[in-house]
Amino acid sequence: MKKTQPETFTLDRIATPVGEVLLVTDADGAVRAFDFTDYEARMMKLLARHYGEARLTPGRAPEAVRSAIIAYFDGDLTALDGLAVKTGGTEFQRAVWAALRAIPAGRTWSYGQLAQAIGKPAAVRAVGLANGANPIGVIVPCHRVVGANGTLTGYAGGLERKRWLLAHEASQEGTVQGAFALD
Amino acid sequence: MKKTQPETFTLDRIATPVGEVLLVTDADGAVRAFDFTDYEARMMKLLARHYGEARLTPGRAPEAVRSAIIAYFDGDLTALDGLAVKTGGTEFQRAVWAALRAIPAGRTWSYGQLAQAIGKPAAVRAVGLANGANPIGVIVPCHRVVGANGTLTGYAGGLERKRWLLAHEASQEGTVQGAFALD
DNA sequence: GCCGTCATGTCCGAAAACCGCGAGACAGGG
DNA sequence: CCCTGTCTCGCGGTTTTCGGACATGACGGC
Repeated sequence: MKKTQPETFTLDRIATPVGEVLLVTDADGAVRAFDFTDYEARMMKLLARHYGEARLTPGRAPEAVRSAIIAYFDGDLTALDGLAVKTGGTEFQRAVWAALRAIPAGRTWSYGQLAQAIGKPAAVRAVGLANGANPIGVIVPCHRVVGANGTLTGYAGGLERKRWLLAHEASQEGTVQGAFALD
Repeated sequence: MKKTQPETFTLDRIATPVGEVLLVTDADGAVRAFDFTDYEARMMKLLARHYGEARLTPGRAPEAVRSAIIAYFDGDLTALDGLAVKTGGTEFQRAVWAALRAIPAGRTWSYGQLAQAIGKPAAVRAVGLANGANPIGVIVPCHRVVGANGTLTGYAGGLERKRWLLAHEASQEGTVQGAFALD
């Protein structure tokens, strides 16, 4: 009956050490969005851009997803690796976001390295932008990208959280590599 | 499975005295587009604009729609009045197109009259534009709008057809009113 | 070393161009 | 004087174009 039915997602909320997060999953259990509650507006905007008027119904995400997230914040840094994600966005953006998931916890890449990894070594700033437009924070680990000189540069959820996440991931791993090169 | 499925329409073709026409209907039998075959490109562009990548599958439109169109060209001028149509477009455009259907066969309005009818007497040229962007020719009778001085001014399907349609409609009615004020 | 410069993809807002008009000003011709 | 044809200009949505801002980094010049 409806034209291009708006496709409904589930909106869940989970408490973490760095604040409550919003978790959007689809009917297949794939994660569509993940962001901190205080940036809800931004998340909604991204959802609207990618899915146009998508409906969100408050509810509980699949247990597997919930527990993976909780486990991650609890110290199991690889818990998120298996989660299925699905995104809109341009081809370029999706390439960037896919590459992000290849960065292991405890390691950081520079924007330049990431640009090179997707075969566009000159598109460094564009990578930064795509990073900022990432609708699935933490799970797609855009926080693992830092400036070539080690500066944290920026984070959509606030630099404070970026710092916390990197510290959290570094504390468990033996190899830290540069994440704390700054004084 | 698919995200915001592209919504498929049926594309039919019907022969008329002024050339073959393309007829696009949706699952509910509502007309989504109607144009002459030689302006297929234009129609596709409008469909793409309004429905974004909508799929067209060749097939037969509902019998009621087909027979109404055939009846109209056969002389039953009110045959199209009952057909359901559905359009995209902006609010302004839809207002114009809705107003058009109120013009009875055999009568013509000026662009100014139409502008006044939708409550924007100054938006005369804009009405002309909206008229030209009408995705459902003939059924939404944009050909019944002429210049204030009786000139035919323009028609997306070619002035020749506009002339033919008006003559066709006038030949059955008693009141002609200006459609042939030109020599 | 510090600073300006440039490449790169995407979104967003502003500005301009586009017209299926019509009213008014004028110039000619009867 | 009246009528008519041509020209100019203002009108208002929609689409297109353009320019800027950015979660950077490599380079050349001082």
